[in-house]
Amino acid sequence: MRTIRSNREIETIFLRGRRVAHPLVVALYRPTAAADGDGARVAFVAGKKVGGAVSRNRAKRVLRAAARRLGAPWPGYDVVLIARPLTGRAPSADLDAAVSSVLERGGVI
RNA sequence: GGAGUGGGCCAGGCGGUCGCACGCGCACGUGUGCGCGUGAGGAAAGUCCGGACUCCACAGGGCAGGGUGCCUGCUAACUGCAGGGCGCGGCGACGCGACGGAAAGUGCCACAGAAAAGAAAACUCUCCCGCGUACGCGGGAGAAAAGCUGAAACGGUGCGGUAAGAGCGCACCAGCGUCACGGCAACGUGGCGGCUUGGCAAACCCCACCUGGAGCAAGGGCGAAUAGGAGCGAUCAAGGCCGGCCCGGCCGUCGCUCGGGUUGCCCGCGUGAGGCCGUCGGCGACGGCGGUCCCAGAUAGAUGACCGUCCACGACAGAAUCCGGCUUACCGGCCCACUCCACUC
Repeated sequence: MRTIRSNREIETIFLRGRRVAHPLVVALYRPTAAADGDGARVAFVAGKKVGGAVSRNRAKRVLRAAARRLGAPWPGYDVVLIARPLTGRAPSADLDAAVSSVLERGGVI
């Protein structure tokens, strides 16, 4: 799956994107530029609140696995998935439900 | 068998499905597909020391500032390690210690206590004189032992000595100085001497030794560049300005040279003070020699997710330039050596 590689682009999504929250995950999304046909990308973010380096790595991996199961990247959107403190310890079924819930509410899928 | 000391090692295993990063090979549509291989730690952590490396600065020396502080080694180097010495703790194996100087100077030593540092004063003790029946009172002289306090009281114990006492004298012990012997040394052992000096230097300080600064976001390259700038040279042939004209100057034109900043990409970037095995030297840290292996390299940052299964139910925790240490965190398991206690033969 294609990921967003530049810090500046992620900041843009933080500023301009729309936000949908859930206790296990927060999604930020933004429609891709019309000229860019295959622009759909994903990014995974875990802040200091999530924990140390090990916890942050695990949260991002778990999110990445859930996104892959749900068919990421989603056409037409750049999506940033933000981990929360409980993300790394949640059962994968709960996490799948959480991610698809925020994406459906945002209209991404 | 129990209790303990020191050292070393490990950090869930196995199977299946899907997936990530890098390298190699093969395809084609040149960034994708397939296959194979490799892929976090003992602390990767804290960033506390020491180096390598890079850039800047620099004649040499000194001061200031900072660091270190028993001795001898090891090392690229160290605030590290090894061995030794001394002190303290433990029955012991063993552990802990910034462990130079307090007669160079300054300063501090709470509370208590007469006194916390050129030692003087008080209670007190002894003797003499006077008063007084006696207890005692007044004056003079001598003494600092004993008692009280405290973490610490101007050496300790004993004998002699004395009016009572005191290193006043002597013996032993502690400490100081000095000599001899052993040891490379720290230091130890013994002799002699005069009898004596509180503690604190992670208080200022003194002495000895070490010491430029910043850090991989170091530093370098590519590049948007027919942009824009600086210097040198040529030309003034065409043109503009100063001028009536020439010389000259400025602009212009052409050629050459040069540095600067920023998102992006590349290098730096992993063959190294390297790991393992053997052997030799050394008590050891470590070193020499030989063999063998190539063992993460990302850049929003790669090791994961799910299922099954087994068991003692899995701690602390994620490389970011590299290496040597220190310190801190940690569920537990295994191995080796040693100590103490109990029991059996």
